[in-house]
Amino acid sequence: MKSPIISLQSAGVLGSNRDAVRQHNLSIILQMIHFYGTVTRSQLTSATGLNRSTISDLVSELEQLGFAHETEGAATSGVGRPSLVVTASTKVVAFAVHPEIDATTVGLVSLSGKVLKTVRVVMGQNPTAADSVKTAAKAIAELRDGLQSDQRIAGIGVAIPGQVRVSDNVVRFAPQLGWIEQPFGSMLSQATGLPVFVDNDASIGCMAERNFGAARGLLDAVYLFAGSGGIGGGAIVNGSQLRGASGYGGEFGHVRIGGAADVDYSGLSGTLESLVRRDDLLQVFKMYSATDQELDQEIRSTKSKEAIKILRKQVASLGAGISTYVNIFNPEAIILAGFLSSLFNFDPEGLIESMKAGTLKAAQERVVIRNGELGEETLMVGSAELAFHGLLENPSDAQLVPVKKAR
Amino acid sequence: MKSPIISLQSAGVLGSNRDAVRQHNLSIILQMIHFYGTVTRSQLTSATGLNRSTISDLVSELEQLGFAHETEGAATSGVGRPSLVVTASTKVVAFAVHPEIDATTVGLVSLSGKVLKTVRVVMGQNPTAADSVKTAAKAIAELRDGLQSDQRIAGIGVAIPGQVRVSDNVVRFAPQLGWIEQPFGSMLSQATGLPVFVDNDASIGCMAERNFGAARGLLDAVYLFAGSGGIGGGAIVNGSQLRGASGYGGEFGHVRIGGAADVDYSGLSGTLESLVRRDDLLQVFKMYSATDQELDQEIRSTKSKEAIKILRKQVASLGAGISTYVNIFNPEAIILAGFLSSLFNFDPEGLIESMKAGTLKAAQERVVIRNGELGEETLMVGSAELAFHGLLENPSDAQLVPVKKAR
DNA sequence: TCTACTTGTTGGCTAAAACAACAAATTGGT
DNA sequence: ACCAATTTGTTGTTTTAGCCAACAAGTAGA
Repeated sequence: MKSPIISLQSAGVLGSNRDAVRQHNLSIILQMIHFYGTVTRSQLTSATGLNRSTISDLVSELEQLGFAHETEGAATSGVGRPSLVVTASTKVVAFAVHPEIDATTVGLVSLSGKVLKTVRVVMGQNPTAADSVKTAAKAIAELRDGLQSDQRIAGIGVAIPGQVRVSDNVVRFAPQLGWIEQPFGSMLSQATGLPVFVDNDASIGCMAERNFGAARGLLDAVYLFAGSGGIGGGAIVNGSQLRGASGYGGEFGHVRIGGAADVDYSGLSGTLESLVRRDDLLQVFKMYSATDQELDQEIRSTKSKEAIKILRKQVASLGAGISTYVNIFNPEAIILAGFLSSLFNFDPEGLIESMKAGTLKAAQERVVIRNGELGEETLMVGSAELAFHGLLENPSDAQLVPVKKAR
Repeated sequence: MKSPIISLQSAGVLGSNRDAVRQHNLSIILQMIHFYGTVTRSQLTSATGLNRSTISDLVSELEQLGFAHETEGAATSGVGRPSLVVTASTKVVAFAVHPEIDATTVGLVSLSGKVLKTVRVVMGQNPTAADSVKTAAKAIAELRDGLQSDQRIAGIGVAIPGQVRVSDNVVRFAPQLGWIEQPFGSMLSQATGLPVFVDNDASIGCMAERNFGAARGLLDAVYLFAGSGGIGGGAIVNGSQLRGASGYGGEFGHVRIGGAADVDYSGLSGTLESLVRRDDLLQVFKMYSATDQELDQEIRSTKSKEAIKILRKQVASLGAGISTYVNIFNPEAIILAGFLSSLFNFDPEGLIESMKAGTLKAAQERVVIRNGELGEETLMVGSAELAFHGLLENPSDAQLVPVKKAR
């Protein structure tokens, strides 16, 4: 049931006039090119239902706009004249920024969703928002210098471990970084002259897995992500990302699932984040800090009874949390990322059992628990999606910035 | 971020051809007429952004299809030629069915969303699905006899207190009724010769409040409903109803919010449904059964310390449950219905406080707790919406059934 | 080499929305 | 009572995005 909201005050956007049709068709085709990187023209015709000649016209418009190329590809599959292959232009890129407690990562991503470069700048402890903006802007400037002069930039996407007001790109509260009410978006936009789009890291991860990863094409999915800063999540409902009225939706780490003993990063008790703690695992393994890979290795190989006990407890808690989200969303899949994947790998049956114990029979029938597929590239790919979004929605009016500033 | 799911297998539905535009425009206009009952043509032009002449054309097509009337209404507001008033046709109706433990309610609803008639047939305890179908079919036949011969029927919407597989209208599990795996939809369709659409009662309530009640026009809202059969809910995410992969989404009553002492109707512990129990209130008031109005009266006027203690406890639990949904959905409003409204009225500040204690600061800023507006009509209006849905989506191809069967 | 099949291209066609000009109906001022 | 200003409905024409049909181009298989 996807009825659009009908409001008598909505000034002229509900009706489809002819321009809107053209825009929609261009958008759909560019999105297919974007999500799949490479599509044949015959695939475009059958998927959209539009006429061959219309597709021809639309693709050549996208080519003229500089978003796609057509080549006589080798995608020969069966009899008949081979279809032309359409690929995303390499001339359109976006930057991705991910501030963390000890480093800021900056990436360069192409319109085909490929991560071209990644720069990780290690910083002193507890960087302020200004520090992070400065570091990111410098890295972006360097990457920008390395671009060809005919390339164009869609913008910068930023993944923040914390709550973000999406409407004006303000970081409301990022407990791990210690940031409160930081207008990160406008700061970085000022420093770079590029449009900036900020969002919560877990929401971005969810979007990345939906567009390019383990949740690709799903209409209903839940994503749970755990980094060093706690647990976040995202959900796809009816094919669209859960955002909420102000963009704070999907705070799955802060939902109460159990007793009230432990307290999470935000001062709430009995939450998923307080029961499934990365730090507790590091402690039992006597590690001070570790990458997800190192931690995963330890989890896979441990024989320590104490560690196993803690792991089992965390698996049970994670299962209880998942059951909550299964009851609420009735998703097709639960996607796990960060060290939650390691917990799943450690005891998949245990996790599934614990999930099933808390879910209604009907809802648990179809659901699948799965690990994310994008790994370290998740946030780079997802952040870039924020920057590409406007372009994908309305290709003919897209505002791209040239590599070299006009003098 | 509402990107449509792009799939290479999706056989020809993504592209907008000219027919689709026409269909979309007709649909939008009919929806506005439906949701508001009465709209002026100038409102239609400004809201859709379409040209005056286009609106004129579209409205006259809807008139020819028998879904709307145009009258020289008295909606004179300011200078200029007064605009024509468009109203929903009274010739198009739908039936609504609501089976309960002790009665089955059948309603007749017009395309303007007005409940024209309601029949409540009291039944013996524990009716089977077949009993309920028989009762409903008889009541529908009688109502059908009372219709004018030029009226047309969109179908029957059914609200079930339990989990429903929407794809084939099967009741999976309705604990209160004791129904398991009942193909209610096909049974009722067979008995009446009308198309039948079955869904969960709380989802239907949510839709009703969104389309005609306290959540009208909201893009993000959560609905919580408590009847004699437990607690259910629904959510509007990004303007579309949360349904889930199979239609079991929104089982908010079965989400764990607290300790593990109590057990709900579905055997899960510590859930909202197990902590906020209508039966507990009836017991403390020494009532065996009561309507929501009678219970509300008792709650408003009680001086019993024991009752107040239980009420406060339930308010606190409800607040905790609400906080879970605020963290997850970041809604603009929480809509309460059934005896949850009474709890809210009993101690609004307490409920808000308890909600705030469990929510992240950012998410709790804009949220409002509000009572549903539709009262007893909620399920009648909402069920009829199910039947009207196809008609609203595609007015020109709508399949309506005449009142008198063809011979 | 021929047939079957699929895809690309081209020029003309169509239908639905936009446009423009005018008529109709109201308010308010003189 | 009349006229200007304003808004809306109506009508005939124009525009344009997608469709259609015919043909050319290219592949696989016999």
